[in-house]
Amino acid sequence: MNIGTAAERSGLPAKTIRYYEEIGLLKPDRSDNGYRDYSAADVHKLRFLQRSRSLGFSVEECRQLLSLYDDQERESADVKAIAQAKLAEIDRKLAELAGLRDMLRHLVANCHGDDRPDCPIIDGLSGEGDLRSAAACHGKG
Amino acid sequence: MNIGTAAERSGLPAKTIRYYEEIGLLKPDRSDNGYRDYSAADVHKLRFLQRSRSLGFSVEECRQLLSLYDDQERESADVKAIAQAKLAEIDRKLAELAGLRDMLRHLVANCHGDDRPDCPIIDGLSGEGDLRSAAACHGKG
DNA sequence: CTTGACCTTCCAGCGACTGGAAGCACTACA
DNA sequence: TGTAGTGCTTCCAGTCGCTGGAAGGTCAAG
Repeated sequence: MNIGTAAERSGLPAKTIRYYEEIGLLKPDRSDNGYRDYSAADVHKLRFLQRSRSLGFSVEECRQLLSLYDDQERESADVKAIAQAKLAEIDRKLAELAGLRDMLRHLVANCHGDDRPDCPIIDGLSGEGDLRSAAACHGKG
Repeated sequence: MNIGTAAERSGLPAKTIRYYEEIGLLKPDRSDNGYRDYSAADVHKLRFLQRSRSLGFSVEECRQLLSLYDDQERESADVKAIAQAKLAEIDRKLAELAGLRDMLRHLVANCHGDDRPDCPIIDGLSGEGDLRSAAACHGKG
């Protein structure tokens, strides 16, 4: 399929897809007319790239993760090591995101515009202290 | 406190902290000697910036989120609208991260290096199809 | 056979840092 | 009091990851 279709299906702009090719993340075939020709597997990779980039993984990290797919003949231990390191990082990110979510939920639920000027809600946003103590500033007692 | 201490406590490089000041995310006081002087609240903001940037939020999004803290006199409806929009995005990110984690867990648990060349593990990584069907390629069943 | 959408390459610019130079401020220690 | 060392300052340049735009080739429709 052409790059436009791949872009649509992956959620990435065509510009970005060409850039990913330029830096060696992906090598689509070329049609006789010189157009890039993406396979379903390419689109899978692109979708994966879109997801993991938007979640804060660097292009180099994405390259490593993609290598789990591409380098079928590498040592199983390597694959596991990479995947496990990423797992730990994902778990950390999950915890941080959950913290952010809880704080914002609390903010939505408890703030009515009557905030005092130094409400320590940011304590929660910054991941310090616990949610309930930050909550105290808005519960109006 | 000086920028070095703030850097240490926030997890951000001093360079980045100065850059955040330059683009107006933060305005620390200045000591008589011209050194930047960070308050505990500043460090909270920096920690928050460190977290949310690493989770894939843009600087502009972070600016909005910080405004929940800074613009105490803004309409409560505004605050809620911003927070709720971010909540939806965070929930989406949480779901995607959880998907990524589950796939990698499966990879760690089930791949022994005997993969066939087009194992569709990437289907799961790309967020398409469900985990169990991707799992089938490795379960050797 | 032209219009318009889509593709190509190339080059420039932007967002978000990051590194390094040149120089001032502070602490410590002879 | 001098001086070494560390940390701070500004400024400028470079990098990473895109992103926009120009100039031009390709293709399906009317």
